[in-house]
Amino acid sequence: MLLIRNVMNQNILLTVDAAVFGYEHGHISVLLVKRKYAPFKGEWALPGGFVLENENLEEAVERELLEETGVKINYLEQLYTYGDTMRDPRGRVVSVAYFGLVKPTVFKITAATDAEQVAWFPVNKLPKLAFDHKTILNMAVKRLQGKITYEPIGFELLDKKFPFSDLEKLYTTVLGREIDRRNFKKKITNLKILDELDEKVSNGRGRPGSLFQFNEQRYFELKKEGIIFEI
Amino acid sequence: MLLIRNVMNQNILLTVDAAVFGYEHGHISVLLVKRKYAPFKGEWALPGGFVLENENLEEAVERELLEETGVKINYLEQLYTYGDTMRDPRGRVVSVAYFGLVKPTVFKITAATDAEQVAWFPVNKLPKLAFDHKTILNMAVKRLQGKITYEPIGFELLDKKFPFSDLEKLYTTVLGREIDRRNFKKKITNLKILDELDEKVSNGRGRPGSLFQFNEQRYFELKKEGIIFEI
DNA sequence: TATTTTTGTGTTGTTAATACGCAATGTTAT
DNA sequence: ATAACATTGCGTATTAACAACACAAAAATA
Repeated sequence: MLLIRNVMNQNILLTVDAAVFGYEHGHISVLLVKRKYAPFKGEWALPGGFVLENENLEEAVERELLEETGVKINYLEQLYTYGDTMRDPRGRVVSVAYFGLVKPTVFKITAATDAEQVAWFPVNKLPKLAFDHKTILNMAVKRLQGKITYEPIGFELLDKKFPFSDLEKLYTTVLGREIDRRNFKKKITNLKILDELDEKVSNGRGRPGSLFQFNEQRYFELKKEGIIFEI
Repeated sequence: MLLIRNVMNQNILLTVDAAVFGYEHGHISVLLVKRKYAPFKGEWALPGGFVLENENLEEAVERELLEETGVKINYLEQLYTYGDTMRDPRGRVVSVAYFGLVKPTVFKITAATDAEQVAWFPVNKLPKLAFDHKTILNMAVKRLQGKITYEPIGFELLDKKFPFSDLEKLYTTVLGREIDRRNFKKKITNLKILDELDEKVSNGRGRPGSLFQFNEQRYFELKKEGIIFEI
């Protein structure tokens, strides 16, 4: 490494940032941390930090998330790399942004601890964000809205077992528009990726509904056969 | 910058790589350069190189492309960032990969010059590639196949004026399957994004066909109205 | 016991996708 | 010249997907 550093004296630093979403009661929230040091001290920012020399990018994201927020992520994918020369006042810092989803259990635990430094913000009630994190977050929201229509990532935001109405409510929330409950159910059931359980659950008033469970195995089989998930 | 370097001594170098595609006569080709120095000296690789401290990532890609291959790119978008610790034998090098398209005019010029160091290879007749560039290229091909079905990027691979059969042939080539000529034409004409010109052109034998031209302005208007391009 | 709320299962009309047929217009072979 | 061939251009019938809507079933609540 010193070999290449001798030839190539490149003063660029590399970070990772994570836009992690959670869902509860008709609200999509994003995980933010309050910055302890300058620049943007005291402002809210996406969790993240410098990449270590001996770790892969995903490992860096998972480590920073755990260190800064205590969150163990269950879904993570690369979003985009932000490398504009002026995006960090300290100098040239390039950031590889990731897109993550957590289940309600993780969401609740995080919401209960560290309220001072770590918090979930509904995406429509965001504070001012440090750096270009608002830009990153905008792209992450679009990724969520886009991807949820052609890949079954919505289940990553729900408990393992969930009533069908929860899934429907999630989709209306993310997509920001009403969807016909009956046609939606037809689409999902035709895909045969949900197992209906014997358990029923009551949502306060109204008829109790069955609990469902996403069958990932079945999804992969159907994908191989060319059957595509689409909402 | 020295301030942050003093605190953060991060030995990671940043490069850009470009997977640039061209099209002619039913073949999708990718632009490769022969490496002059170790590692992988003499092997073929994607054009690219180290990012300079005072340039944005896109600027770095465009500069490297021009320097190494003489190609001025007309379509460029970010593909993915590759950051595995072992991807470069020299040490930790993270690469932001880009995806590019050039028109036949550019394609022909490049094919004529620098044949020793720079060449176009059909994607189904690739040589052994340096680093993890085969992985990058695989993703780039998938991006091309995916994106051509829901955004009108195919026109970036054709001349400004083209017979309809060229567009059809391009799609069969990229997607790797036959498409019904009549239904395909119906879809495209319904979108109203092509202007039919008075000029006709003969392809050797057979009935001469009209030349068409992509109307980008019209496409943006239709996009605003919610009409989506889909093949 | 009636009302309200939520779940579950249909049906119907409309639109888009698919699978073809065939004429029109040129070149090439005889 | 004329028949054979290749390619373009336009059309229709069938099929599958989508969207809009009605109503019954099962619970809580008044």
